[in-house]
Amino acid sequence: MQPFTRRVIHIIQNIPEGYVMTYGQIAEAAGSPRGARQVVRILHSMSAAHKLPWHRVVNAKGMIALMDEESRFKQILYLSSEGVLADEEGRVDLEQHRYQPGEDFSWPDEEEH
DNA sequence: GCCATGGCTAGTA
DNA sequence: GCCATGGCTAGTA
Repeated sequence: MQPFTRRVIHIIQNIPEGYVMTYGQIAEAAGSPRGARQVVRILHSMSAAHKLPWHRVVNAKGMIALMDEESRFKQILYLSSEGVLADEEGRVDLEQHRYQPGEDFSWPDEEEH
């Protein structure tokens, strides 16, 4: 696994309950400000294997980005169970729920697989 | 080639 | 609604 991929996974795993991050935010935090689509790709292909809280990731407008009805419903359900409510459009309040990793944020050790 | 983006513009109301 | 974006993988040479 490449360093960028490893960092993205680590960041997503550390989004606390009740918060969300955007694709672009995660890409930037992982060191690649224009890598939002990679974050998409990683979420799409690695969420299950790494047990990622994929539902805590939304697009830059705060919208649920999934098109599939079932996944969409599931994401809204998971979020609401954590206190993050989506409106009819599928938008959450970023002002209130956006997570910013603090300065105490630590990267995993390299030896960690 | 994939992909669950993002940011900007054209064009409508 | 258009289109530039990019790290990675699959698949070919």
